[in-house]
Amino acid sequence: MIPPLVRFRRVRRRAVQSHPVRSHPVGSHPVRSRSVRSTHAGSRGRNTIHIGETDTVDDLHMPMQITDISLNQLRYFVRTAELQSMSRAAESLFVAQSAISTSVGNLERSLGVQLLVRHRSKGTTLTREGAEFFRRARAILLDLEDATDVIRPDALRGQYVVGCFPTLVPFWMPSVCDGLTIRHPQLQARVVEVRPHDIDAVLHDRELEFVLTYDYAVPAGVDFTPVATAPLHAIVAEHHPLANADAVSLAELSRDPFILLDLPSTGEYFLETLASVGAAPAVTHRFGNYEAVRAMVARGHGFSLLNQAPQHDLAYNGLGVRSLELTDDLPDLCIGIAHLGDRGLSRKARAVIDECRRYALESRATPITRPSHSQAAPVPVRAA
Amino acid sequence: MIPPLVRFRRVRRRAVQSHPVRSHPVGSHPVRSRSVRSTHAGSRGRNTIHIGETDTVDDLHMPMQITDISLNQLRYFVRTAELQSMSRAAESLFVAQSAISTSVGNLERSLGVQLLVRHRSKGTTLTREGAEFFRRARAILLDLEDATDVIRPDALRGQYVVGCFPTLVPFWMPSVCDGLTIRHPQLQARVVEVRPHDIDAVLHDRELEFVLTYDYAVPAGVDFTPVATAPLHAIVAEHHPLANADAVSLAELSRDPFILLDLPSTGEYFLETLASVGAAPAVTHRFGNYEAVRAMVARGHGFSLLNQAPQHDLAYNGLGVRSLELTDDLPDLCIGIAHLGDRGLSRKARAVIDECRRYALESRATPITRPSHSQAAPVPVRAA
DNA sequence: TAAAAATACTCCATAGGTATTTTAT
DNA sequence: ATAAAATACCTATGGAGTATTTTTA
Repeated sequence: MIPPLVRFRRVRRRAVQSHPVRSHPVGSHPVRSRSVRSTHAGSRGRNTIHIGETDTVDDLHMPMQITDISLNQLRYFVRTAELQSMSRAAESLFVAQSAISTSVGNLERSLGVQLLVRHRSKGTTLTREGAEFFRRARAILLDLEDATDVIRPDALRGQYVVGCFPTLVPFWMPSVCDGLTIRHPQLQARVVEVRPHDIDAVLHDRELEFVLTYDYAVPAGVDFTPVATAPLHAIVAEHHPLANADAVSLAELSRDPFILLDLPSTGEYFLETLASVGAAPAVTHRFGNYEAVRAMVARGHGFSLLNQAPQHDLAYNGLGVRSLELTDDLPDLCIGIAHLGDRGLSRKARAVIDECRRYALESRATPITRPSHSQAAPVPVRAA
Repeated sequence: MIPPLVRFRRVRRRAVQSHPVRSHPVGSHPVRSRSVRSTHAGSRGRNTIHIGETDTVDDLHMPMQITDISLNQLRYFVRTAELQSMSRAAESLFVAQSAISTSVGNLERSLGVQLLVRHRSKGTTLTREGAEFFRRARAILLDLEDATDVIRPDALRGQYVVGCFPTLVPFWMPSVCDGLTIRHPQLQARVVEVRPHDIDAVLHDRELEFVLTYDYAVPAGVDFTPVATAPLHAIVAEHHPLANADAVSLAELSRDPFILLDLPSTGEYFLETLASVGAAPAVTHRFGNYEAVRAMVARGHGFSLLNQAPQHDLAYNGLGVRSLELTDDLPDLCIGIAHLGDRGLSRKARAVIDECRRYALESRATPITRPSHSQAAPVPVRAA
């Protein structure tokens, strides 16, 4: 363990009487020090090597760097970068546009680096340095928010953006958001659909902390924590000869045409599954839309394979479908949390994931029981 | 990719005319909003589920949380926690004690959590929540500092604390600090000795980012990036019969008594090395001090084994010693950087490590040539 | 009693407001 | 011509100062 602290001692400089004249170039802002104790400014008390237990290092300048940056500057800059416009950032933050302009300007002056390129009437874009600083500043603001969340005993507040595989959204997210509303009434959750192709990017850019997704969509290098398995099942029209069978085989079904739910990587999965048991039905229709598939099946045009099912059997056209278990021995799809392991998840993230687990328990999905993701954090249920 | 942004819209509340009266309890600070645009406060626009590409979510409260915390509050709190005293923190930061007191008090009020326990005349200690917040707040401040370091093109400034294995300090650190002074005149480096036992703690508490150390001292779960190998060699008095031999075997030497440099885990290493070649010299003296060993050897009391050597052959007593290569086939000791892999190293850390590499090149140590640490991270070796 | 934290109150630096000007598209 | 950013100027908040009080070892 290191002695209590660094205890650097700064060489004080008399506060430059700040006339409205801005006499100093970037980097030599008058230091906010008022009292003066020692005046000798040892001309080179540079890298003091300090060994052992004594803990006082004298004659070191500038105890804490960059005292002239504020959290608001970071917020304003981050929002401007996100919206690519100071005016929109101002609107979104409910401050005057001039506040953003001067604030970001001051930030750039403090840093000595241009962060934004101003295209006068076409918003702003980030410079190279700006993009780097943007990522870090956003991370800092989020870290701060999580720091407060974690030590506060009560319910969560603020906003949170949840990433979710598109087809899972209508099944999982209403329940998840509902649970959040009950347990954290002050928390505003927003769900964005994340396609498999984008998972890697949104996680690495730290746009999202995690994405609820199927395991097969998890890119290499991304951690995956399973939450539930989604049993693959077939649907047929309610008047289909097999409609009242409890379970069928893919081989039997495959005499009929196949209506494919054709979404990125989902489509391939269904076809591969059929191929794996030697079934080769005629693929007569392909839809990127779940309800389109159900309606087509309900009209009696064939069967389909799905791994999410609503709690009723009606297609949009009012016709009925039947879900059938499969007798084939197929690996279930796994649904879970794709996330980067290097940084811990925020308390908000853990709260959302807890809701996902809760949904897994109450839904048809088969929950994967594991030590709760929010280990010691007891979920304080504060009834609204 | 997610649409430009969240664009939450806050329900504005008229700024409470803040008379000096503190009329509001914790948590309902008057919001710093002046202009009012929309007034209806949708009584429950709770968890808005938002799917797809459109990007405007209305009626969400509180666009960015905790607007009422400042970086200075974090700085003051962190320094107070480190020094366990508001007064000392005030002194160290060159502000009035009252500034610290009110600032920390406001921070606690904003958080609604007590961070510090005031023992009136005996400083402060952290509460449980305070300790958690302290770690995070310190990390945030360091992250911010690194964010500015990284985008600034110029030399580094500020302070940096370097952790180093005790016996390496006098060999490596003067050169490292000297190099830093040349390349980063504004950077104040401070070296602390870190004993093997403490490496794990200082890294995990994020007191230090890395420690320059021997590989054998690296605890499990800590990454290690080699920088140099330190060839084990023997020393004898300048009048020793073997003094002019170019190289000797441990067996030959072991007829003489052995003066052991006996430091935590270093001592065992020397003894194990002797045992590994079947040499069993009489251990007549043990010192925890490098120069004491040399002086004893210079007086002709026996030989010793070391793996760091100064550029001259004089012991403190003015007598000479001779370094001898060993003919035995022994594994060299590896010196390198112990660090946690989950978070990237700061620019300051990388600068210091570059200096370590530079020292390895110019010293007797055998540098391990790898792509510079400041670029693509070399593959860290995970200690067994 | 001494040392540290809290409090009272004063002051000014500055963030943020409004209004206006500048400048690319 | 328009939309966005910069600038000018003003106001008021709040952070930090000094001085004093409170409190516990």
